[in-house]
Amino acid sequence: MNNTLCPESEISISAKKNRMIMKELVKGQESATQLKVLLEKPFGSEGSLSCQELTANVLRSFTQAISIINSSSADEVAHRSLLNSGQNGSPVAVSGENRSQKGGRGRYNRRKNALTWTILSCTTDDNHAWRKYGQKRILNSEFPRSYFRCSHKYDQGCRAIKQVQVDQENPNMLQTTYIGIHTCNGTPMATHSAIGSSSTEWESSYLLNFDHHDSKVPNVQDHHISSPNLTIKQEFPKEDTHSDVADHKYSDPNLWSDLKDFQPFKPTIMPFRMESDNNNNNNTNADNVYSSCTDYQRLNMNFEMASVHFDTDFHFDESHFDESPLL
DNA sequence: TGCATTTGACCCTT
DNA sequence: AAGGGTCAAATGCA
Repeated sequence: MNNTLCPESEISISAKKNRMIMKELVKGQESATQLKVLLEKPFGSEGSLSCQELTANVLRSFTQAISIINSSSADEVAHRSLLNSGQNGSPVAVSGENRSQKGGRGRYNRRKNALTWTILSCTTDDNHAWRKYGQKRILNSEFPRSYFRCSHKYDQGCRAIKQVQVDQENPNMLQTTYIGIHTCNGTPMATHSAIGSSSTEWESSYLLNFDHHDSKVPNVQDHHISSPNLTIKQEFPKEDTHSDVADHKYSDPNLWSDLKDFQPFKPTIMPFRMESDNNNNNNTNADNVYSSCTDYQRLNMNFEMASVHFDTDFHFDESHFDESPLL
């Protein structure tokens, strides 16, 4: 056998991460339960956390779990890359490595195996500093797509990027696709202080899709996995409350015009489904039941479903990743 | 003056 | 070949 890359340590790492994910999901479920109780009995619950705090906890748990999943998948991709490179002792050519050296301009550096996930949000804000490096008009799309890289690309070598585009179906919303995970300091989890202080921004985004394996940007309709996503302001620190619109100086005046008057909305939580369920079309009954629930029941269901999935189907084992075509 | 954004060119992927 | 992603010079702003 060729698999000599310390399988035992890999298993223990995966198991550890699995436990971390479970822990986060359970925490989130507990917070959602408390939230439900709080909303059913708004009086006489002195001493318990506020709705906002509980909701923030729920969102934080989702975000933490997603973050752990990301890092696990990244580890796996890196591991597989190592395995692939070991065939004859020489590294596998990196995309673009042996291609034109002509100045390097426009060189396509996008990582094919980079983790991607998309959120729909009212704001572009998150807890990272981004720098815009491009904007393109996209075919059949009314709105241009903006390209951002992590501000710490050069000082810390962080390779995270994101693409922001106004949602075609709902111009009040922004579709943000994150590609790659931050390796710089100052992750959202590292600075929780903003969570309690800003109660509207995190309310306004939720995860549309999460992709372990390739960098395809999912369609808006593909709500296979949905959950709230934490967003914290830091991106363009401005004092003006309209900074989201005015201070970004996007060249297309239509891009942000509708965002000036956006109303915070209560996120609709969609069922959490793992990718393995994508082809399952027998969800009609479950979906009907689900759609009749309150948002808070849905939230709880999400955590329960996520917990079950992680407990039974998703152990970060080899087989899960072997199903994916990795280069 | 230094940093961020804009924008057209270049190059990669499909 | 078309569309999309990235680069870097030009430009704007504090």
